[in-house]
Amino acid sequence: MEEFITYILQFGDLNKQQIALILSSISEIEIHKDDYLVEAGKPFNEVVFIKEGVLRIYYYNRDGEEITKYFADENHLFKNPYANEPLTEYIQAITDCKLITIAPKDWQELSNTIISWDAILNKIFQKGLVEKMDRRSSLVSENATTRYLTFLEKFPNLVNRIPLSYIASYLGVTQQSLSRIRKNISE
Amino acid sequence: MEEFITYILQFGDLNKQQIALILSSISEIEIHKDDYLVEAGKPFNEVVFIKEGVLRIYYYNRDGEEITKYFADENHLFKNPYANEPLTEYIQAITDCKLITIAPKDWQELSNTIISWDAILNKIFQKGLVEKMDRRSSLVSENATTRYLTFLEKFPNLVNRIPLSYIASYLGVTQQSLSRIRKNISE
DNA sequence: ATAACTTTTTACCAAATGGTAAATGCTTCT
DNA sequence: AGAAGCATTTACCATTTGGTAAAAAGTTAT
Repeated sequence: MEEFITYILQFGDLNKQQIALILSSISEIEIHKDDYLVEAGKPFNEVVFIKEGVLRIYYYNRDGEEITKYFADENHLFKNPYANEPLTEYIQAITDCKLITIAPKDWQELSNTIISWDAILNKIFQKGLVEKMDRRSSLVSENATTRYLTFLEKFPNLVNRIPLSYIASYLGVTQQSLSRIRKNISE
Repeated sequence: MEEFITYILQFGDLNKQQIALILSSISEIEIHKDDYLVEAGKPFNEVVFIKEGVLRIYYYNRDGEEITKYFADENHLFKNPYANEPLTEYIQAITDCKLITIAPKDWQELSNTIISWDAILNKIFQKGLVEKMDRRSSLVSENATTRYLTFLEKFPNLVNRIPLSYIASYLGVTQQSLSRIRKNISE
């Protein structure tokens, strides 16, 4: 069965008819490493599920530095948090990705047809947000070494798949500091 | 009109009958500076609206340090992000507070009776989460001085109402550093 | 294989932040 | 007013992190 359905079923029940409707409403796209799923300033109203690959969400701060806000890997569902407003961040594939997308009008139809749709999906989005919040939050109060170790725990299969500069930008340290930290740890 | 209703009406429409039902479902409580609304390990299934005052949400990290995760002031609605699980954080009043609470069974009734209730309230919770995430997130990539200045912008009327130690713990710096920063800024 | 290019590491020094401890300032209670 | 208790500031030094630049390692194209 489609991974997306398996994922949703973790959060609520659906009957066969409902599942069929969902499957007929989704489309699958592939994007390549370094391509953008969306760029800041553009509308983004699809809902996206990551079947395979890793995306990063980043923005530029006042000094023009890239700030990686979070990584999203397999089995994550996300959408524009400010619905109907243009995105303020860049969403980039950092590995080749297979994504499932649901267009706004299909989403609307699912919402109208499947009684529990909104309840289930809201649960998923809220859980995702709380998790992102907690991960990001814990970075504030830790030193750089601890942050890197935590990153390795939370994203165990990312460190060898993506450039270190992205990790440094996620952790809020310079690439040089991260390199030094990696050296210290390996000793 | 009750502040709570005014707040909700920003996010969706309600008729007089619905408003009356809501008003009959809420209760108001007062808690004093330094008292706890909830402590870690206890259940917390009420939904709470802050009518007056400031709460802080904090936890202890591995080293036993208090980490203030965020401040919640007037006109904020919040609930346990992990519904039905015991809270992992402490919620403390840092000024005298007037709070509105809705008990789980009343919430359920509102949800069953008012068609748009879940949609409106989910919108509010998601917006709140995204905002907290963004605030917390921006702390990671900034130096301590910038973080403090941002704090002053985001919470303009907090700095004189609460102990600096809480602010330091929110910003992820020691109290001594914060004191030094405040001195530099004032010069 | 070589050259060109990008990523990562290293080095050096400056700046920022932390840790310990003491001094000062501010409240509260009697 | 004075004492006790807490909050905040200051000082000193150690440690961590940043900034600039160069070297080394890894990748890609020809």
